Amino acid sequence: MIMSEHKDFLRTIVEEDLKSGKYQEVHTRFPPEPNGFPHIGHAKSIAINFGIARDYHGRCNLRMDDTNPTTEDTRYVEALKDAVQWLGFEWDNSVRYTSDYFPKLYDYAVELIKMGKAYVDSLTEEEIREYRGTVTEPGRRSKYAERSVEENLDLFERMKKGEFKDGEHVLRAKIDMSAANMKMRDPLLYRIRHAHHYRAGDEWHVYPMYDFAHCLSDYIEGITHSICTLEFENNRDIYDWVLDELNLTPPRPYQHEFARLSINYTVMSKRLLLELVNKGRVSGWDDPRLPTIAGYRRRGYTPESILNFCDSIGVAKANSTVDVAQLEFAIRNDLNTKVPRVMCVLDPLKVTIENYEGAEELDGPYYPDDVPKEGSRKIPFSKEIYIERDDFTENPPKGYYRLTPEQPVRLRHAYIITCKEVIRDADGKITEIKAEYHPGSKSGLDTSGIKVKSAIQWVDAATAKRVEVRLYDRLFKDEAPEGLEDINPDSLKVIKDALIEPAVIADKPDERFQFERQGYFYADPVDYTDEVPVFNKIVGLKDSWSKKTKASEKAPRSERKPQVKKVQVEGEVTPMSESEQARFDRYTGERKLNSEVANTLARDEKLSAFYEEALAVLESPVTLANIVANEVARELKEKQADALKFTAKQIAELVKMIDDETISSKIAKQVFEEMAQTGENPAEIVEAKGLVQISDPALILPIIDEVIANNPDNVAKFKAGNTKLLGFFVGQVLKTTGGKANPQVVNELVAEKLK
RNA sequence: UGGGGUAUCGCCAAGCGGUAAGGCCUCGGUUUCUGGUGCCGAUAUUCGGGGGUUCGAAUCCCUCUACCCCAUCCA
Repeated sequence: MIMSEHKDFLRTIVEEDLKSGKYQEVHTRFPPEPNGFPHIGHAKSIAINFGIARDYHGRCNLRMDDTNPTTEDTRYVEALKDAVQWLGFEWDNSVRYTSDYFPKLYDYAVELIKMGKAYVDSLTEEEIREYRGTVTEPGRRSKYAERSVEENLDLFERMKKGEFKDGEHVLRAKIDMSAANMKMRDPLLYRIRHAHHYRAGDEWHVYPMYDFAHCLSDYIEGITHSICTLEFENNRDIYDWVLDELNLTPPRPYQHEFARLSINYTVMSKRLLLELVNKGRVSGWDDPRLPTIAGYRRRGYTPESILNFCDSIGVAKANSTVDVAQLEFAIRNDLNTKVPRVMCVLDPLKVTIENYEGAEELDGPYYPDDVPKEGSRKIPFSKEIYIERDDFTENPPKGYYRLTPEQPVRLRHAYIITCKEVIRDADGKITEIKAEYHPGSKSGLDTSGIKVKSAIQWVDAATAKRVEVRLYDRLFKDEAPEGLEDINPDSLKVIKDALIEPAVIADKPDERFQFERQGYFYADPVDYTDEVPVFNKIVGLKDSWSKKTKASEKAPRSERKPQVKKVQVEGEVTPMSESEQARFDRYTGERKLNSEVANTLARDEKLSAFYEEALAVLESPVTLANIVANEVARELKEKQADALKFTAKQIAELVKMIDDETISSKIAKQVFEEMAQTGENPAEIVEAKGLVQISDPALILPIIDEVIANNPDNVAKFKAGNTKLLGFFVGQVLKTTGGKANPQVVNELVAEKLK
């Protein structure tokens, strides 16, 4: 079980709900609409939903949210099922379909109508839009909302029977046409659709909307945690409304939202993906450049790598874009310990070894020493071989480790060679290298004493196999692509005549390989044949050499970061009303409050009333103001004044204890929390919990000594100049005294001790 | 513009009043018959800005700013 030390906020919620007994068992669901191919964003959702179920010994359903007959299709449900299975998860029971619940959903709708909470509206689509109002203006209710229950029942039934045309009527919830949340302005529950449903056939003429179907489907399946993406935050109110109004037998599910995944240099939107496929800019839904599950799969990504990636990016509520480098790390990291290393030459340059005659077979282990796997193959070797064109140059840049006229190089698993002559064609292009090998330098038996800077891959000319290699680059040239115009024209490069060592083709030791010094490759599951083997590049190896050379080609990137201090535009502050201004003046004047606290109090009717009430009891304007403006304000943000558990008088009592130093301000916060919860008197709380502060140095000193003795490292750090560690020591002392030590005294004493 | 969200390193992301976790990227060094891997090390005096409360603030309060979502008979 991958249970990282810090769990995400969803797992925190689940744990609390399990602990509190809200649910006996966690039950999640992955509920895609089968209207497109799943992409890596779905993988994140799958990893979250199935992962939580797995981690907390619960269950997870796979449900096709198929309420829109015009967009959905069986081929997508197959792709969805496939994706979940490929990622290694098993759904609870069989696949669920919202369409299976259509009868139940219909009954729930009837119930709502009978309760007078839903009505058939006969406005046109345009009218409905118009009546909805705007974000700043309230909407207005349709006159059809006045229809009787009987009429609504009759109409809805006839809608179901197919008596009306598309768009003639809709069923709406009767909520609030002036709700600030636009989604709550009498949301549509059902619409008429004379369409063939890929699964329900032609039986239905009304189809439920997402907002009605989803919450109830969750409820029907016994889902506990309904996890969806951020854009549904506004829909949560309807989710709760429907389930609450229907008086369902508890327990019921609750919705929680997380940020959807985005990755740079690619797109995740269904619309763009579809456009890419339909316009033939990619070869299909499984094009290896696509961020679809099918695409990654065909490219050669492993399910483990995708899952590890999902795990590494975390779950939060901030919209963010993950660097594709993080995904690439996940696949490299996975494949590094799994796949055999072989040699393949993508851009062959012929090398003739003039002093070598005959042929031999060399042993080559498939895995390097740091990979704990066994296996090896025979590598044929003879006079004529091919090396990578990049691995030879006559004008080596500084730091070049490969073959040059002056610099010998090792042929991996074979011999060291030295360049003797460079052959060119009429255009000056190098066509061949004449070389000599060092007989005593055979791999593993090297007695030559020659030091080389690197070992390069090669293939034997006589036995190498010709293969097709497809190199993929990012599909978009723009980091945050907006459309097809941002496409990278060079995202696919096909090499028809790469050469590979024969064992790869003949023995097929695996389907994924590391082509040494180049990257990870995957035998294409579709186009690979024995006649024309095809390999997809999954990802390149990290390449610090090309990075170095490219960096030096570019301008000497001198500029550190500009480190401009962020300038923030100050917005306009709403001016105070006359009465607020009067209060403000009074507070800063006779009460001697600082302007910030005075401002907070003066601008808030509830706060200032509370403050003045407390002030009538205790003449301690400043401390009182601080508590009210900071602590009480927090409580009053959510609640009405009369919903508070504590009174102004009690706050005054609390402040009195602070003023006479019975308790520290730290303890006062603790006491306040307690008061807000229980409404108990502060004195009683202090009494009951023994919170009176300890200011006597004789009592504090021994504790300080103990803390100092227990943290020699930090004492050293502090003495070395890390003064913020003072807070650490104070914190430790406070912790051992249960917060009761007088922090000011502790501060002084600790500072003294550590001097 | 009303409502709902979100801001912590180049990119993700912990953190819930007491020493700013971790991963990716980057940069050094080291090992290496892969310029891979591994190993070792560096990289936020500061948490969107400004104030306030506190002995002590990324965490509490006030305020400003930026970005995302909502006015489909889509989900």
